[in-house]
Amino acid sequence: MSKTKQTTKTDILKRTIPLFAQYGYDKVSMRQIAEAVGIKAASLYHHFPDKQALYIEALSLAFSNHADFMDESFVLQASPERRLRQLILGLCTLVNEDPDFSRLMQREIMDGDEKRLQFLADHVFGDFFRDMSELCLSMAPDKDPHLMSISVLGLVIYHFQISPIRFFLPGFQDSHNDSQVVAEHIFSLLKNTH
Amino acid sequence: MSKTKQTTKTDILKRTIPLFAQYGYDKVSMRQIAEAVGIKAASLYHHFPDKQALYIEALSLAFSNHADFMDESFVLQASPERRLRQLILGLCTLVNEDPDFSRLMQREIMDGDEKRLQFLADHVFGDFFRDMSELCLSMAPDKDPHLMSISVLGLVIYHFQISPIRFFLPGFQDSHNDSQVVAEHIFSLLKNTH
DNA sequence: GTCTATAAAGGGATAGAC
DNA sequence: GTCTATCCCTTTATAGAC
Repeated sequence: MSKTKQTTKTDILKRTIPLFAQYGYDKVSMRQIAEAVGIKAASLYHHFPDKQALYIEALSLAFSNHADFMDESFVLQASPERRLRQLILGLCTLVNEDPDFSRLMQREIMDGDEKRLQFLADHVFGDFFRDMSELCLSMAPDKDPHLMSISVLGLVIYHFQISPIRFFLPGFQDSHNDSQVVAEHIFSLLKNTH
Repeated sequence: MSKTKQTTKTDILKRTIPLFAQYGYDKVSMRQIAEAVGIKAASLYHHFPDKQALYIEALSLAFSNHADFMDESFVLQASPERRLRQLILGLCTLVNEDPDFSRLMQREIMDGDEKRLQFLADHVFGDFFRDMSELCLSMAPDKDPHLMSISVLGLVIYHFQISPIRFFLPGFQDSHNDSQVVAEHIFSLLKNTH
């Protein structure tokens, strides 16, 4: 059994996801990726035809990691109110504890081309968003479920998205970074909606 | 009176803002900026010491364009509810009609260093955010005004931020891109908060 | 599967003429 | 204030040995 380092595609992708998430596609060089993996840049081309392909696969892996959460957020049988509460907490936790995922998503929405966005909408978020819209409809039948779903996402995602500057804004407290505190705030803001 | 083209710093900055906003700092080259302005790249260095400085000044100009809105959003004397309604509509209109400003802001929050973020928080948004927090406090005295302000911003900004993918999500309608429709939705969502 | 070496292109920036 | 010409560096990507 040889001890030669046999890097797999997945090894590379796992090391690469945080780099793309933190710095963005352009600021990450093939050399930098290679260094993080522990090989030379040229060797990357044995696994991927080019940088774009590497990026796309990293993206797919980062997103597939969370398919479970999205599928399972709606299985539990409970009142709409309890389900919404649970969903918000789950979202807060996800977004708060996996910044890589959130940042990749944000970068894609900003800079992704139409084809990739359509793919994301159809195959990554489609079902999740549909379930969410149904939940919103049962919570607030007089409101546009699409707009409501966006609002819920916005309340959660934007809060953590602007964490870097939130710290400097008047009234900041440490507890504002806590998933549970934020989730409770957002839920209390939505539950009175009629 | 000579007809020689005498490009001013401001001319350059105005042409540059949309480029940085759309593509981001790295994807915009000095040659590309020069072409947009109508001069050669070397000439840019007569006006700015380097690319960073050009970017910072473009940023400042893009943000100063909206200082007025932020200062004036709270002058009118009316009930808190009417003031909130007006603020939300103003924000929606601003974010919807000047995508450059929103995108630059978003990019800064993602990739800006601590020093620049502190500057933004102190000198661009500080007073605005403080006024907003007071308004939130008078609307919902039992809620954390900092969290409430972030929530209002998130409801507005996130909605337009994800416009590129919103189009592909179930339930999308053209009216969801209309400032007034969105503002009304957000206000109706907040006005019942106790 | 990984390496060294290198090609080819594009980037930021400077020098000096006009 | 703008130009041409050029330097120097980094980047992506390929070729071919091991």
